[in-house]
Amino acid sequence: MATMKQVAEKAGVSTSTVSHVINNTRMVRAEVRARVLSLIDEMRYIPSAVARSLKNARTQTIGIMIPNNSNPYFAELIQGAEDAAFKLGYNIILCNAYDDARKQVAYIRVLLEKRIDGLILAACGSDDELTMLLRDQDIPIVLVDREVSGVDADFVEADHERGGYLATNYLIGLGHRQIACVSGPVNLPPSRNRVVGYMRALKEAGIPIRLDYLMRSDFTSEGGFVAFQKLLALPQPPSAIFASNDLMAIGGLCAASEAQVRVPEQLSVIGYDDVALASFSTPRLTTMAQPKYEMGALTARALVARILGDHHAPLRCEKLDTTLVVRQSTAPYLRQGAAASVEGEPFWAASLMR
Amino acid sequence: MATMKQVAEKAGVSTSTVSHVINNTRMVRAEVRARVLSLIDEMRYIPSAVARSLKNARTQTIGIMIPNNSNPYFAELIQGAEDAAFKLGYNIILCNAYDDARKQVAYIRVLLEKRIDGLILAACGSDDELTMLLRDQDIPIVLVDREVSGVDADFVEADHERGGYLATNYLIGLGHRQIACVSGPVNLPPSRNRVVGYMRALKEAGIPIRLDYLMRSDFTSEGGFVAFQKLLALPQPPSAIFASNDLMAIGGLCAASEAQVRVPEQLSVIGYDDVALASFSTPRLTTMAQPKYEMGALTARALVARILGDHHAPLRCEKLDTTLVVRQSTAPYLRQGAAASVEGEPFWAASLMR
DNA sequence: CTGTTAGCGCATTCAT
DNA sequence: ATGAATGCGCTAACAG
Repeated sequence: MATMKQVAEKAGVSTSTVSHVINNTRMVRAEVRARVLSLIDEMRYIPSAVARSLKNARTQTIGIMIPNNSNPYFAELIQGAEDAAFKLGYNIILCNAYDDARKQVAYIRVLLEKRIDGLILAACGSDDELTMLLRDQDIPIVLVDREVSGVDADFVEADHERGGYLATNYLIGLGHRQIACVSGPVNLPPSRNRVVGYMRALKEAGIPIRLDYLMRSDFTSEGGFVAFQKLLALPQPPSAIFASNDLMAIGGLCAASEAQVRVPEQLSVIGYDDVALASFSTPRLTTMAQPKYEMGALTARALVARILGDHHAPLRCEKLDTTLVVRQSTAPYLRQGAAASVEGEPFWAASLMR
Repeated sequence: MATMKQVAEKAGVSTSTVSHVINNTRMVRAEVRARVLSLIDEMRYIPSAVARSLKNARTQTIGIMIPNNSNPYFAELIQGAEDAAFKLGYNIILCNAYDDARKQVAYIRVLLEKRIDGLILAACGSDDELTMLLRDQDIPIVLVDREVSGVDADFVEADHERGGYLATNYLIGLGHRQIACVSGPVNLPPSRNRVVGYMRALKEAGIPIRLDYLMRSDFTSEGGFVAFQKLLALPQPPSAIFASNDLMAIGGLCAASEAQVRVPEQLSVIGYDDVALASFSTPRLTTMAQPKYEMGALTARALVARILGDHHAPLRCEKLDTTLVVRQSTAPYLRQGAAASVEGEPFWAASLMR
């Protein structure tokens, strides 16, 4: 691999001159410039960002640490971040913690070694080790989606409480009163806040909160499937379910279908996230849309701003709104809910009976 | 940020010694070693991979260039690669071409500047620029899923032709004879090969190939939705459809449902990929499973092997097999297919009629 | 307009 | 068992 020195020698100039033609950082006689350029091309010279970084103390690289990219939610977030970062001249090193806090710390250490210019962190759990590690390095950090106690950093999040509230309220407005909630992991604030919003909506509507309508799950389709099964097997099953993410909602749709419960006729289902496939589930999923791509882009831009600017400017906290997307998995409350269904009985029979 | 030199000074030893305790690369008196270690901890010293890379000419970093990570297929592939690479001591820099060949070249250049030790490439289109760029740098490359003409590199792929053949054959075995195919982009070999397999199966079974049963689409749910709509609106609609990826199949399921065509009773649908959500579509999708995670892991391992070993060893080409996963979207051919359906007529009525 | 020089932070060879 | 010295490839004063 050719080096700048070799190019310089062959061109009969100093490395300094070569450097300057590459970076356009001072005047070079047109003739010389052309010669150098053509030599660079001919010799297939590619500057070493490694050497440059050592000199500049900047790598033009951003680390992005996420809990698990198998969740399409994060995939979209990453896309937004990656896109925005690239436009600003930064590359992304992607790290996937696979929901393992220990792996997360190990990864962040590696990122620090690689001297990333900044870190985008969607943390999976926060142990002391993480807090310590982050606090001691004065590298710019932007937290997304998940706050980390003890880490001072900008924070970009969606308003989960409001999202949960809005979703539930929509169901209430449809006439439902037996509304269940399938939550994600209880230790995740975003997950918890959605449930808080759900409860607030219920309370405001004067609907008592039933504990048997509150299912804990795990943000996976499989988990949603199981949770819906349990809910539908209740002596008095709900007429509507707020699934706190789309993956669980889609798993739930599957459970409903297999239990011969028709959505939305017998059961209304609302999801959360508005993942790409939500538009094509059967039926198409009504859901709360988070601006995932925008969140990613906003996060990256905020990080770059901090990298370029004051590392110690006052912290910012962006709270983005979540909007209702009505599709086909929700309908007005008309009958007794799933309890009215008889196994194998075709839906329209039930609808004739009303 | 502390440097090795500072640690050395504070410890009253040379940088050489500090370096050796960090890397365990020669004997150091236990006492000194302990002192250095505790100082490293105390000073929050983190070695600079940048400086180390400049010295070693190795970055322990692998670039991975994919067409578009919004396709869950690639998300899983990346996961496998990322996992395997990390275990071998390598990090991944992820680059997303967003299906833009120009962006792809720009990215690869940046990766080359960053002196990645190797490249995993799932190419989106191959122009001359790409070929040139890659050919001139003697950096190890492993191609996944998509071959690039003119680039000599190991190649990991699934057997798409066989997958298409097996999928179609399964449908034929079920008694179907009116089998349509929704293809992906025709310029992509993997996409094309699945169709080739489809045709071979048809031919072997003595079923004539109908051009109106061959829909071109684009590997997106939206595209699948539209393609299925057209197919179902045909004067003589198919009784089974082979969608050449799951995203399109799921979009198609949605189209069928909205056209009141019941799957699998009136229409059998088989997908391709076995994406995570395929298990939870309504009905659960029968599909050809590609070993995505394993492919990613295999690719990463092959690349590392080449980085560590002979850059010019004979090229290897791994062709992984694709297996049928039978779920609920396919059923034996019994009636006339979708043509027999009358709008709004419940399915069981038709089944009584046979 | 151009060249010389001095590091950036580390690994490593050669001494001791 | 340890240190001194060198250079990886580049940028940026500084000096013409």
